[in-house]
Amino acid sequence: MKDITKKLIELFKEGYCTPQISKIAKKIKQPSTTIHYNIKKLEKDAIKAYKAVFDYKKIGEGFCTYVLISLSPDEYGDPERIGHELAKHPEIESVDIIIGDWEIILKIRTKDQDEYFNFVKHVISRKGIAKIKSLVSFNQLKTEFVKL
Amino acid sequence: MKDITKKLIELFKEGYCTPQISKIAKKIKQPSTTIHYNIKKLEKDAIKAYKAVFDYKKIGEGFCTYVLISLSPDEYGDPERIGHELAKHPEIESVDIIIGDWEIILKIRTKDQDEYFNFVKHVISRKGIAKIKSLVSFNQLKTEFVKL
DNA sequence: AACATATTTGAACAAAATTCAAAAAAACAA
DNA sequence: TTGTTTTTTTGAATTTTGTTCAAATATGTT
Repeated sequence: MKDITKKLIELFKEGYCTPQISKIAKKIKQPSTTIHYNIKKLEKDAIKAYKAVFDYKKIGEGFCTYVLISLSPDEYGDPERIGHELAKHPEIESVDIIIGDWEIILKIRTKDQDEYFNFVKHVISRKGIAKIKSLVSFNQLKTEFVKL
Repeated sequence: MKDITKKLIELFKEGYCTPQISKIAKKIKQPSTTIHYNIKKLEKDAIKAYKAVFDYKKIGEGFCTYVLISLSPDEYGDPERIGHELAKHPEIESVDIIIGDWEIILKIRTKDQDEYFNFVKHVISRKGIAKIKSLVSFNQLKTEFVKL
């Protein structure tokens, strides 16, 4: 066995999908060439990627956590820099810069609590990050606009 | 003009996309029939949908907020019920049940602050929800595993 | 080892996407 | 308004891609 599954999941997480022009054409009762033209226009402008949404429990990423991050005073002025660093990790689904009690909010997916703890130890707990607060998801009802 | 764009965005938010078998086949250097077989297997099991990820500012959903929700004592025992109700709204990207100071965390996308305030007034502020806290995203560096 | 089940693969076929050119519509300017 | 340019729509032809099928290979089970 070649275990293609693992590679597929990796590819589908960020892309390797495409619109179903003919299905859309039937759905909204328009010629497929018209749909094609409009999709290409959208792609130039507003579409970042076509991707799959998973039942994350089934692919070994069932442990989902929101992490609130407070930066240390020396990094406080440039939260984007650390944010972009964090965004590189495949475990991190989203990175947002916020203002208030915390500077960054992350959404993280790992296999389980152990893997999460390990990830926090090695990736989140670093110079520049003063304090974090974890909000563990005990049930994911909707993600990426898709109901689970 | 037919303004097909609006309909396309709606459809792409939850589906109407499909894997690019031949692209994947070339990428991982395997026969397309093998890729096809493995994708179908994954779809039965772990894939919920194929969808587009947008540059949300470009489609009039640039205002992104995380909302922490605290339930009133009479609803405290069944956060899933309210969670599923909330999940129905297209403005809500994700719904998670958490434990601690808050019971539910939402990710919401609206056009601007006014539309967000209106949404909170009409949808979030209802019987069963005791208290909310909004964390407004001032910069979205990554969403749905896709860097922006 | 023998059997059952799951996976890989190529060849033929079916379906879908893309290109192209022309027509229609919309936006713009005088 | 009229004429001009740009954008959008569309059908026909072409190219590319997905799907089906049957056989071969590999894996798992008793």
